[in-house]
Amino acid sequence: MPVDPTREPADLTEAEAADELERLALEISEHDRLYYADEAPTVSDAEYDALKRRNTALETRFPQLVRPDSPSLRVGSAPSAKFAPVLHGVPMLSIDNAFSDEDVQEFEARVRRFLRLDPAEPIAFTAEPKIDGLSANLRYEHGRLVQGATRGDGRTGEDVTENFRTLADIPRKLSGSGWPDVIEVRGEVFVRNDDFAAFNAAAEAAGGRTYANPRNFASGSLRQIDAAVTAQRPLRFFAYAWGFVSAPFAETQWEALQALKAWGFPISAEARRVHGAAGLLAAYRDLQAARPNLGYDIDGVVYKVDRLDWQQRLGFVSRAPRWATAHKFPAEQARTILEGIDIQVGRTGSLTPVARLKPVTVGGVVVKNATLHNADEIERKDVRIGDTVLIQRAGDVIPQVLGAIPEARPEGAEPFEFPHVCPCPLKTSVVRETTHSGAETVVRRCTGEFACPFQKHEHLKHFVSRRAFDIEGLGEKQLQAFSDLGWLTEPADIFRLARDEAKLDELRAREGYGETSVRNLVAGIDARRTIPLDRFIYALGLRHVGEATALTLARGYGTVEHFLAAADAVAAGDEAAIAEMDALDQIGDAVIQAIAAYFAEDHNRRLVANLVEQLTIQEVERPRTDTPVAGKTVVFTGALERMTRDEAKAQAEGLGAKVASSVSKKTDLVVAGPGAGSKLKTAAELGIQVLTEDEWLALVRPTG
DNA sequence: ACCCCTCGAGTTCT
DNA sequence: CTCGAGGGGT
Repeated sequence: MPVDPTREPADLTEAEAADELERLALEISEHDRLYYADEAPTVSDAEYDALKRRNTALETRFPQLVRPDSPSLRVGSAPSAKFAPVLHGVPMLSIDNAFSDEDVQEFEARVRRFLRLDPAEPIAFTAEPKIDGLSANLRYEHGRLVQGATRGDGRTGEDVTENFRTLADIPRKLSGSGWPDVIEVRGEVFVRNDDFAAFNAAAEAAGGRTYANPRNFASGSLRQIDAAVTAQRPLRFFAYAWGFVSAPFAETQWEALQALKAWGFPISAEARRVHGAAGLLAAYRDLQAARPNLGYDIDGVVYKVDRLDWQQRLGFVSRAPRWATAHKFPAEQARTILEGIDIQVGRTGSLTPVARLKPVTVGGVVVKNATLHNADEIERKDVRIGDTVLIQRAGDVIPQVLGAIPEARPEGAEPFEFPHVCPCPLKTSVVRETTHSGAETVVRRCTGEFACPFQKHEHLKHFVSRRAFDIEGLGEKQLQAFSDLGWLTEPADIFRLARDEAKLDELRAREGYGETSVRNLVAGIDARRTIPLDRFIYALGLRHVGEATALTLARGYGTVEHFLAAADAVAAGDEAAIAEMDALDQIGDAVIQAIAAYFAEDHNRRLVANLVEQLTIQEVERPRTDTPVAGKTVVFTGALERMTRDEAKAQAEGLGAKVASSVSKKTDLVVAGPGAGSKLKTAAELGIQVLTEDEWLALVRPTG
C-alpha cells in the first residue's frame, strides 16, 4: 500500500493516522522479512527509509498512537516481538535430573531392568556437557537450512530462521554427504564467558543494555527482530540431537554426533562414550574438574544410552525419555543478609512470610526475595532478622533460604515472632485452622475473608489469571489502577466497565491510554463473556477448588444452573445434594464444606449472580455413558506402542473412563504393553481383565 | 490407623 | 518447583 506523503501529519485525524500507522507497521515488517529472510528486497533503501521516516513523523505528531509493534521500536534491543509459531513435529522434551551418585546408579539399573539385560552385558552411554543456553531446532531440506526455531514450551517454538542464518557455527548448507533429505538438527545456542563479559563492558560504556547472565544474553540475542543485531552477537552453537529425520542415519548416539560433525556442525569436544554407571561418574568428575576452564557455563552432564535401538525400546515416561538423564552439578550457593521478614496475604488469606534479602547474585540472577513458606519453617531453620543466611536456587530457579550461619549472628537477634495480627487494614486476628483429624494446620490465616482488601485484590488477580478468565490487556498493573480508581469491587465490575462509556471516556483521557488501548481492553473483556463452566468455577477461587476439581464439578453438573442449584442446596444442608456431590470423584468433606461455606454467604451469592448476569456460561459435556468403557477404571502399564501415555489417557477419559495409575480391586481393566511388571502381576492376582494395546484399541474404536 | 497419589496454593525473575 | 493437605484405598 503506497504512502500518501502529500498530507502533512498535522492535517490528519487521529483515526486516519492510526490506520496509516497500522499499514506502515505491516508494510515495513514485510520489507524486513524480504530483506533478511529471503535476501530479496523489493524496494530500494531510499524507499525503505522513506517509509520509516513517515512512520516516525506520524508518531511524533500522535505519540499516543505508537504501536507495540511499531517499526521505530525495533532497532537494537527490541521489546519482545511476535515471531511466527512453529509446531515441533517431534516435541522437544525435557529430561529427568539426577543429583547424586545413587541417582546415576539407579538410572543405569532402571535401563538394565527395562531392557532385561544380563548383568554382565555392558551398557554404553554418551556423556556430554549440559550447556546453559537456549535449545534450537534447525530444519534442513536437501542439505539446506530452511527453518530455525526456538524450543518454546517444547511443542511450539518461535520461528527465528533469519537470526540463525547469521550464526557462523550454523551451516546454511550441509557439507559432506549421507544426510537424510530432511533432517532437524537440535543443539544449544550459547555464548562464551569472555565474549559475554566483553559485550557487556562495551554495552555499558556505550550506554546500551547489558544482560544479567549468559543465558539471557543468548535468548535476547536470538529473539531480535532485526537479524542484523543478532549477526553482531558472538553466539555459538553445539549440535547434540535431532528431531524429525526422513531416514535413519546412525545406529548409536556416538555415531550420530560424528555424522553431525562431518556435516559441518560443531559438537562438544568434551563429549565421551563410556560404559556403566562407573564410567558415567568418572565422566562427571572429569567434567566437573574441567568446568572452570571450558570458557562457557555448563550446569551438569547429560547421559544418553548409546544404542539408538535401545533408546527406541526404552521410550518415554510422560514428558521425559527413559534413556537419558541430566546429572546436575550442585546448585550454586551464596551468602547474604536477611534484612527483614514481610508477611504476604494470599487469595485464601494464607499468611506467607517472605525473606527480604540484601541483593545477591546466585546462579547469574540477582535475588532479593525468597519465600520462607510458613512459621514452622522459620523455626526449623532458626533464621532471625540480621542473620547471614545461605541461599540457593532450587532446581536452579526458585530461591531458597537454606539456613543461617550461627557464627555470623548479630548480638541480640531474637527468634522471629509470627504476628498475631494480620498486616491487612482490618488487623484481624491470625488463626490456624484444624484439619479433619483435629491437628492444627501449618498455615496461618487472615480471617477477614471478603472484607479484607488484600484478599479481595488477590481474588481479582486469580479471576483474570491465565487459567481462569485470562483477559487480555488486563494485567496486574491495570487491575491495580482500576481498583485504585474504585472501579473494581467485584469481578462483575470488570464486565460492567467494558459497557460503561463514561468510565471508558475517563480512561481515554488518562495518560498512557489512547483510543486503541481502550478498544483493545474492551475487546479483551468482551472476548471472555462466553466461558466454559469449568473455567468459571475455577475463577471463583473457592477454597480447595483448583483446576481439576472445577472440571470435576463442571462435568458433574453440566450447566451453571445445575451447579448453582446444587451449591445452594449443599449450603442449606440438603442431605441428598451433599451425597450427590460427595459421589463425584475426588470430592470429599473438605471441598463440600468449602463450597457450602462460600454459598452460605449472601455476599458471595450476590457476587456470583451479578457475574452470571454478565456472562454466557458454556455447558460442559457430561461424561459419556454410551461406550464400553464408560464409568470403568482403567490402568495403563508397560510401554505403549501406538500412542503416548497422555493420548491414551485423554482417549480413555473422552470415552467416560477413569484413568488410575495403580492397580487395586477397584480397577476394572488393565491395558498392558511390553515391559509391564508388578501392575500386571497384581492384576492377575486380583483377577482383573487384562488387554493388550491392540485389544484396547479394538474395544474402543467402533465407538470412536 | 496408615499410605500413596493427586491436587491446591504459593513463589522468583526476566 | 515444592510443600502440605485432602481423597480414597488397604
